[in-house]
Amino acid sequence: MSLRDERKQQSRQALLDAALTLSTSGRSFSTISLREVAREAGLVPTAFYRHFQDMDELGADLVDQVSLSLHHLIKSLREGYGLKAPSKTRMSIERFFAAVNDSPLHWEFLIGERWGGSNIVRGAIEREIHFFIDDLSQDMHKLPDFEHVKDHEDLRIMAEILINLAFSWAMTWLNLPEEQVLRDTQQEQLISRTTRQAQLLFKGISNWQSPIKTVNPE
Amino acid sequence: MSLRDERKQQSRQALLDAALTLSTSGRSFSTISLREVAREAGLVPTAFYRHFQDMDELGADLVDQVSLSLHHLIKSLREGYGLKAPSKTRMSIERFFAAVNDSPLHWEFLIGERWGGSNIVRGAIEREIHFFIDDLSQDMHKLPDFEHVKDHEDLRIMAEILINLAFSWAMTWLNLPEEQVLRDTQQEQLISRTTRQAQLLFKGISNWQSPIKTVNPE
DNA sequence: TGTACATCAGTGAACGCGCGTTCACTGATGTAC
DNA sequence: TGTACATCAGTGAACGCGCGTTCACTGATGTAC
Repeated sequence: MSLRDERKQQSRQALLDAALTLSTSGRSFSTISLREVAREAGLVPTAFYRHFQDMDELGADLVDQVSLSLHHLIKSLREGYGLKAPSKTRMSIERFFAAVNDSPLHWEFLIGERWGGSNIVRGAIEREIHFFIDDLSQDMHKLPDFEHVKDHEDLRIMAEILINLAFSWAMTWLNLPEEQVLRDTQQEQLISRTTRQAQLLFKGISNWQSPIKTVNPE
Repeated sequence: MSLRDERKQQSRQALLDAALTLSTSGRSFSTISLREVAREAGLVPTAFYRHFQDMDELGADLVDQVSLSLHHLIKSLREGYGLKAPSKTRMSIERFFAAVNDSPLHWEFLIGERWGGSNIVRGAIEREIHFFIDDLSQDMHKLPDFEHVKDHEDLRIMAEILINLAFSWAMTWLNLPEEQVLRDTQQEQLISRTTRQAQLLFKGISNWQSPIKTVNPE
């Protein structure tokens, strides 16, 4: 890559970073302005157009970048499945919160904009969540813990439940107090609570019998 | 109430209605302007200040109004508990979607602004959700189906799971296609799916044993 | 390697626009006598 | 009941501001010879 291309790439990234920062500092993506983003990135407003046609295009690209955190999480969870651990559920939950800690702004963005004001961003996030559910339910299909579940569709439902819950957990996690000691104890409590919620779900599915599909739903 | 007071009340309501409509038409509360709201309500911008100090104050009042739908739902569910029905879970789910149908904008607003851009609105919604969880978990405590659950805290966790799921269900419900026949079949499918998700949860809690609380969580 | 030209990321002035907010006002409604 | 005054929801002009977008430009980097 030429020197010019490299610098262009840097500016582009600065714009994306600026948009992410501004979107997650108590505001939302659809309330920030093109000029604010450029200013935060250290550029003149007109330079914005060298990289994106408008804020919608930047938003779509931002979702792509931020979604990498979802893929990293899937990867981390996969590495965990193979390990021996006293509680696999708890370990997966810990890996989840570690992912949230790694890139808190990414999670805040995904959760906050999932039902947010920009149609483009909302659609892009919903698509990524769909992929995540696919991946997760396929992983579960391979795990011995779930091999008694015959209907693949049941695992999808389970994965859907899990990701919806996970988003609430992440938001609670991110809103924990700053102060060290308080934070540590509340983090531990939250991990316990969420582990319990997940175990409750798994207990459910382990006793689950797929209902016979009737021809006439009435 | 005097004639003047009545008319003032009408204008005030027109402003609240306008804000709700604008907030749920593909945009969000924090992206709509005071002038837009006044215009939509058929008032001059400056008249806004006769009713609210600023958009934040209107937002807080709007959350109060919209939250009535949550209270109505709790009431409707309570009436259902007593009835004889082939599937109580399915009936509760049906009552839930009926509530969403009754005031779709209210639900769209609550869900969209729960993690939205306005701090004031976000806080007010989180408070209402808290009340809802309290009510729901207390109701569950009284139901025979859950009397074997000893730890009240487990019911709270359950109620938390349920409301988070319910919000996703409502959003899916609201995004179903407009076309009548397609809509009818997909509504039926969604009711079946969500009933199944809920039953899966209840199976879980019916097999649930509260973990012994260790002194040292390590 | 050196030169002459092309490319193009970033600049800065300018535009028209909708915004939130102020202010002095109007005129219908309410109140005191 | 009628009159004189007070209240106050709604009006309309005006303000300064940040916005998105256009345009002609600059000057560093890239390319062809």
